[in-house]
Amino acid sequence: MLADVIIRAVPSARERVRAELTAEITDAARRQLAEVGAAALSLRAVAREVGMVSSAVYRYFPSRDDLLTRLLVDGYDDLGAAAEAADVPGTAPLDRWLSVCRAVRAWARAHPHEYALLYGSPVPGYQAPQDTVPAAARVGVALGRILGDAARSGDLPETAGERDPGLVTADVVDTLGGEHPSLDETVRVRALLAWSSLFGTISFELFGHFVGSVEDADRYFDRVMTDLARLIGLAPGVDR
Amino acid sequence: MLADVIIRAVPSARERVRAELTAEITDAARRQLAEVGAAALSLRAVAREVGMVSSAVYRYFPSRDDLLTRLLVDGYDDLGAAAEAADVPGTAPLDRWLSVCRAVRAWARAHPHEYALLYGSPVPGYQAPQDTVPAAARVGVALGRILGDAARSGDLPETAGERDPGLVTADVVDTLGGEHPSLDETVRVRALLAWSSLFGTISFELFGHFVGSVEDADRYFDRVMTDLARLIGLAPGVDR
DNA sequence: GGCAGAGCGAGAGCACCGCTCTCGTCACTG
DNA sequence: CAGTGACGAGAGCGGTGCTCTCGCTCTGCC
Repeated sequence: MLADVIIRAVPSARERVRAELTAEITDAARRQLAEVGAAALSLRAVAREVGMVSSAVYRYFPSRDDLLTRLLVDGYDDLGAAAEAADVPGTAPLDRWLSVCRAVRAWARAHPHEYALLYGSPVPGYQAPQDTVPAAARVGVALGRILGDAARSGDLPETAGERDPGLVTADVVDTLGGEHPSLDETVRVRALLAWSSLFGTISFELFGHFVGSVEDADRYFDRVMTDLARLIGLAPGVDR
Repeated sequence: MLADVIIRAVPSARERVRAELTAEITDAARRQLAEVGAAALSLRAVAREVGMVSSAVYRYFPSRDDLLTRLLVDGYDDLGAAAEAADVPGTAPLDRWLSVCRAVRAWARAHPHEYALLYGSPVPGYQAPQDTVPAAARVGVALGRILGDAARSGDLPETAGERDPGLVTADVVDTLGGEHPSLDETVRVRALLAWSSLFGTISFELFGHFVGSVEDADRYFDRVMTDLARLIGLAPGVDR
């Protein structure tokens, strides 16, 4: 009993080397993911890179999909951290919004294969476990914080106060600033719209669907994100 | 010379059976794609299904990727046809818009694996050939036609007439109704935004990113698409 | 009508994949 | 000190995409 506690508190040498090797494997896998993409990620090649035989890797990851899951969670965390780092609380809502959006796009362009793993086609026959959810939500939470802060500081216009229970979840209501006169179902739906449009825009750019349509991707992105910010009231806006 | 013409006009028996076998292979491949997804699509399994040995299939498709390309083009065409069939020219712009958007979503939900092939992660190391472009553009063209018709029939509000050459391509200007007082760069960018948001919304729904956020997917989709229609002026709209 | 050649399917084979099982070794635990 | 459990290596299974060779058959031309 006491020994157990001690063992758990101070990792044994065995546990330490195991953690190191696990990290070495995930690093090699991440490198290979960045090079050849998720579909071509080969557990055998990862094993070769760390100087192991393929079967030895199975001591650390039960399957290739588990290795992919690890990369998935790491990717969500890395992207989420980048988004949070780009946010500067206290500045103008539109600036915060644009800064986070640009950071997400920059991360996606810097890690195209990882982005495709996170937001592209799901791995067939693979169900994302529950522990990926918090990491996956970080970008959305960061964007929601901007909206909530703007509402509390009075930077958002009043709403019609529309209620529509059963449209979005209570979690979304919380994430988007909770109950507030400036936040009703219309705003919440639009915030979700802006959130998915951010990734829709980036996906279209990365996956080549804008080829032949958009000439200046940088300026296009900024304009679209600004329009979305106006749509949810984060910036003084004209029009419809 | 004359013989050549005749041969080309009336397909020989050999050409006919070749066309039939090619169709049989693509049909089997489409079935397998719908079942197991693009990543797990096996050329050998397709061969087994049509009663061939794997090497024989290579007489018809040079590689697995070429088979996937065929399915890609077919998918774009099928989706494009569904979108066009849903459009009823002459009715109100918002109704046309919603009808096409709903048709795209319905097709995506009915063919999730094919949708993932079209709009999910691109196949690694695979570059879509040029002949996929026209098929891929059909949905965008259908949506653009609604906007152009609305502009010509005076259903769109006047614009500030903003010009911004180099932001979107001339093709997009043409597709979105050409030059018209009701169409300026602001509207065109928003139309592209709405287009990519349509697929961003569907992708998020299909790939599970809305789990835990959106409760009633049907109503959410309609509200978002209506907001997008208002954003580009297809419906009388309030707000910012 | 016969013949050369092209198209075709089958089969073997290569290199690779994910994954499983066994076996000898080595370090840590009780 | 003895025992046990984690570990890496290796062989092996069934699968994959793709290539090459071999006969057969059908076709178009002289």
